[in-house]
Amino acid sequence: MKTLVSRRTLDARALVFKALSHPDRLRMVEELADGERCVCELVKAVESAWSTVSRHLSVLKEAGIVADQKRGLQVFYRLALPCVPSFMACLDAARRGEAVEVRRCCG
Amino acid sequence: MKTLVSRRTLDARALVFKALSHPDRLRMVEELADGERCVCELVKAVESAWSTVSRHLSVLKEAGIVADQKRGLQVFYRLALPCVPSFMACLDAARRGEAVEVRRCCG
DNA sequence: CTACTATTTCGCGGTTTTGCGAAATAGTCA
DNA sequence: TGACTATTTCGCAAAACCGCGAAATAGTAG
Repeated sequence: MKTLVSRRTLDARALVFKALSHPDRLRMVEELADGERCVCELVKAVESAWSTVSRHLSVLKEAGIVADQKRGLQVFYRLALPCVPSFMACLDAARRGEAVEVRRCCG
Repeated sequence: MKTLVSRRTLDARALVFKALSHPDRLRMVEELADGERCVCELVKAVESAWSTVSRHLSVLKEAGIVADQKRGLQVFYRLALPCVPSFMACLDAARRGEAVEVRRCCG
């Protein structure tokens, strides 16, 4: 007998996926996968207005994908969910038609 | 020197995440993780109108997350992207505060 | 062909994102 | 304190998404 996951859990998962469902936010995540970045660097990376980038970051933070830390005048963001980049590697592999069927993720 | 991923790749990834960003679609994915289902069974699972469920399924299919096969009168859907359930296990673990930092996903 | 079943497509209001500039906030430095 | 920098919040208009019922499509059985 299998037990279904709660509605609350589904909502929590959906929040993460929604946060990742924007190309510019994914670009930021890619940057952060390489290490900590201040907002100014992310603005350069996505070539969008400060207010827009800041909003994107708040969405990612709300979902628990990134965490921030203020140091001096700047705010630094870092990735808080390390399985995200490896999942994207799975997606890319699938898109390239690789045999993802036999591949295992998240041990 | 690190190379950035193309805009096309980001868009493709975002499409997958967007498809997964709805609780009812996640419920369907959960059902399908247990095995093939016809649309009628998924309608029961999410308790929504046929047209709504059908639309959800087309979104998932468009993103490459599920595949469909018609047999007789019914259409059967199955999961086409097996790393999805294991990624969600990672998300749940992170939400429960487990030490996801040290955990490896997608080898 | 007709009746029936399973599913998809269409079109419509209502809600939610998005991107931006303007204004607000906070930290630093003189 | 006042000037300056980095970042967030606010309010708006455009776009995208959501759920539904009605209509369309396809397959089956008689």
